[in-house]
Amino acid sequence: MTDKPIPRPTDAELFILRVLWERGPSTVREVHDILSSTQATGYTTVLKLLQIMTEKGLVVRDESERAHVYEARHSQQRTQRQIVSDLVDRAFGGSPAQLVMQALSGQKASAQELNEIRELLDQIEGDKR
Amino acid sequence: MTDKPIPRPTDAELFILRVLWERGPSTVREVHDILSSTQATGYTTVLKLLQIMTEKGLVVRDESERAHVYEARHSQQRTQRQIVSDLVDRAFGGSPAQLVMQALSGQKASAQELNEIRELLDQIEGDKR
DNA sequence: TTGACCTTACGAAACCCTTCGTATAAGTTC
DNA sequence: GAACTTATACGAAGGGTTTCGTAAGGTCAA
Repeated sequence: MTDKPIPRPTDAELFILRVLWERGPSTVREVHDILSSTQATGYTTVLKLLQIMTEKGLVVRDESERAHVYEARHSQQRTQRQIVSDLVDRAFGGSPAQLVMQALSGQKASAQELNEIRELLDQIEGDKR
Repeated sequence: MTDKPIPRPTDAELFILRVLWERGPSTVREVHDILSSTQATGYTTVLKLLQIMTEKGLVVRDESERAHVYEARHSQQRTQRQIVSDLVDRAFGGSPAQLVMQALSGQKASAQELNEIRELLDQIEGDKR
């Protein structure tokens, strides 16, 4: 019933999610170690963010050990899809194709990636028929 | 010289930009009339937002008439491209193709749109060769 | 000219995001 | 057990976003 919609992650939250997706379940220290190699981030800042993300339902916390272990609640794919869907609505009038055009023009994508997109197009059109 | 980077528009700002892109240069009243048909938005709220957007450089203001006329500073295309580029960096590890995949899967795009994407792919690969 | 109606400008409230200092408790070592 | 390290919890500051109330002045018709 009370399934609150998961909120769009903020910039800092997305940073942390990316670490969790890559590493899997992690402690605050582990996340902080990785983050602080790129960003100047305080330990308690990461802690606080993870606490807030737990409240929001973005991550799940395992408290069975002294150092709590955090895990992304939703897969990278699902989260990305939600973010994209949100952007399509907010900035592209609901047309995903418009977004795709902007993403492909002006940015570099490898030949292999382009082929994957082509295959995806085939697949979608195949379903349509 | 002093070309400050244009900031990423916020949600409310994007709403207003979409009106300006569609209508062209408009007064506060005109923007508000359109916005208030969908959203419950106060007149002075729109005014204040447009003032802030002017400071940020998101819009340009023509004060020659009593009712100032606001215009989007950058084209819809350029702004969209910037937003997408930003998202690719923040959520897709710099791979536009990853974003494209998410945008195309799970969302509906018309056959015609898919064809346009195909043509764009051809064009990109043509350049590569 | 006065009043109704419009405009912009200003400021403040409410809320969220991000950051971090400090307190407190739990293990570790000698 | 005392000193040290390491963990979580809490609260608050600083900044940005969004909202709107109110003030102040222009325009126009009766």
